[in-house]
Amino acid sequence: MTVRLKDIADDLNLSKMTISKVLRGQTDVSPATKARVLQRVKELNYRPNITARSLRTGNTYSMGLIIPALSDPYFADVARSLIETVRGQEYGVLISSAEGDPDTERREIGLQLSRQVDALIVASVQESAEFFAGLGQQRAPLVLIDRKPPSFAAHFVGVRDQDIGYLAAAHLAERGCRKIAYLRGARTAEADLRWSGYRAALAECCVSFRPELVVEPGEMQPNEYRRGYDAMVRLLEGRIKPDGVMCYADLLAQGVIDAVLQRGLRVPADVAVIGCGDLPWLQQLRVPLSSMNLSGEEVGKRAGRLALRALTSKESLPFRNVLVPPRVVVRSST
Amino acid sequence: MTVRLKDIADDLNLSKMTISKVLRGQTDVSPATKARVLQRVKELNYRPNITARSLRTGNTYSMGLIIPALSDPYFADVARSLIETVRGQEYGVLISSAEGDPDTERREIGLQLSRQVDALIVASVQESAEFFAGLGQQRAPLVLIDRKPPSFAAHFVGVRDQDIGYLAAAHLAERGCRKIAYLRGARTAEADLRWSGYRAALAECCVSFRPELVVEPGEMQPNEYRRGYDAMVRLLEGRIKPDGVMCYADLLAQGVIDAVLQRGLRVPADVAVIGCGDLPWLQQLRVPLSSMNLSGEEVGKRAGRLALRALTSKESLPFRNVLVPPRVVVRSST
DNA sequence: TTGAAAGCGCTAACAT
DNA sequence: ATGTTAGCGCTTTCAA
Repeated sequence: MTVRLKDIADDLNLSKMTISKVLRGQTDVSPATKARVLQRVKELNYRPNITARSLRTGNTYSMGLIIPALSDPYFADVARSLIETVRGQEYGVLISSAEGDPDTERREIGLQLSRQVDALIVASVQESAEFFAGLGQQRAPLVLIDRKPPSFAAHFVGVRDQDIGYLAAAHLAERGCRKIAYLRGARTAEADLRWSGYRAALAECCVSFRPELVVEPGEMQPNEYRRGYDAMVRLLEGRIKPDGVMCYADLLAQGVIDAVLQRGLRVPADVAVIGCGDLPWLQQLRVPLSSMNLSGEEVGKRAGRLALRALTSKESLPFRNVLVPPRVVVRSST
Repeated sequence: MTVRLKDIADDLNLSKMTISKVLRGQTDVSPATKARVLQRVKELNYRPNITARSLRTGNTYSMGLIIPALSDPYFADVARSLIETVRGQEYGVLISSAEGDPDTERREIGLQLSRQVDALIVASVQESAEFFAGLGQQRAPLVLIDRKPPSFAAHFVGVRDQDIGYLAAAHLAERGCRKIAYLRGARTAEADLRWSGYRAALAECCVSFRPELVVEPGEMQPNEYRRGYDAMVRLLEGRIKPDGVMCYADLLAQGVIDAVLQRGLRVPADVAVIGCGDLPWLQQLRVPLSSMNLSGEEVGKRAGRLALRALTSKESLPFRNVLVPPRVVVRSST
């Protein structure tokens, strides 16, 4: 049924070794036999059994990627770019999703290791670093992306959170905004970094910080659009009306835009709005939305390179900590 | 470094075989040794080398899923549900994306086969059936999903396209709409089926068909939101004003809604709007959008079951053709 | 109840 | 330039 090296060998009255050599591009084979072999390989549509090869060689030429959610476009970017990056070195990528659940994540990682992936790239949803401490000892090098337990030492590739807040605020300031509101996200370490970037940009651009223009994440509003809309309505009723708004997420920003337009004001002439996440499908609506792109592509590329390096360097590579800058994507809303 | 069966065996003064038996739940092992083994296995955090196992047993307990695009939320649904479905039988899923390119798809399928997946589930972007004719002869059973070359015989799971048009139109008619417009998609076989469903529903609900309420896909407007907006503006300027609009895609629908609201009309009171695709992020905007959900979850589940059956049935299963119904998701826009 | 031998398909190391 | 041997980690088969 399935064609094996031996079948081709028997077929051509050669040994398995010769076929194997040809397929791996060894030079100690006569051009004539080489041609014969290649032809027959093609005719029979032979596919090497990677499983068997890796049992022998010890590496599968595959990496495992574990992401928090399959439907998150950001990680789709990361995955695409990772795949493309390592393909050049003949590596394949096994994608698993933790679906937001730490236990699922652990199980998927276990499965990947059972399948002998040569390296692991993980955007983890674990709360604790314990689990990874165990992983650090595994055969496969580990590259964390997007998030990392603070005190844990490992390779890491992520986005420079502070720059998100900084660049967005600076962009608005550059556009002439002087009263820049900020719709905050949940109280996480990352969110705090963005926030401090916002503060830094204001200071640097000589825009005064006004606490009444900062909106904390409401507790009980699960609908982000609505939250953005309501927040903006309140801001526009306030004493100081913003002329620029930065939002922790694109959906918030859409709500903000609609609130502004509904009041008869213009975007960006009266109020400029910038979102974060650069979600597809949300960018080409009423007012095409400027947004902070979190450089998933770059993260995937750097993670791939890092994994490749860890794989090829004999010595264990000292832990690298790569922070890529986010990008301001300017559209009509600013 | 990596723990093997032999390590545990030596450790406990047993043979590899005994360890292997315990791990596979064979009964011919004394409870005492079994306990000892399990304990040591846990302590050493042993993970069986699936690669080696499958070399011996001939199956890897993995399926390959090839989708057209990683960032398509529909296929994310399919993947999630497929993974969950086959997990119960201890199968894992390798996900690859063709990124819309037939050549990439072929290469990814080749890689998956090289990695010895036991079954292939493919949402193909191939134009011709030729390629699959070759695949049909492979060891791994093939299940096509979402799309299938018409004349090609294979297992297939997809959505009943005609019902998309039918259910959407019927839903609008039920809501009292009598002038139901249709914004068509590209001229594909699937689109034609949806269209014929629309026609059938109109006939059945005694709503007269009006050609001037049908908008063909414009050639040169790549922005779907804009296309929906413009189309609706034109419809509202026409002789017959629609009181219901069904759209080939959710983004079109968002454009339609904004056009309606801008004219001072209400959604759904004056014009009801329904989209198609049920894209996340696009559902909770100004007017939460009713949409046709294409049952990716169900498709994934059925494809998984079909693959499992093909894998377990000794005889080759006669080709099944499974068409799942789409679902109307009613929100505020209708 | 336990274990020895053989072999899955491939390749590293070493003959010829 | 071609082939032989051995073995990767596991499981099937059969013997003790």
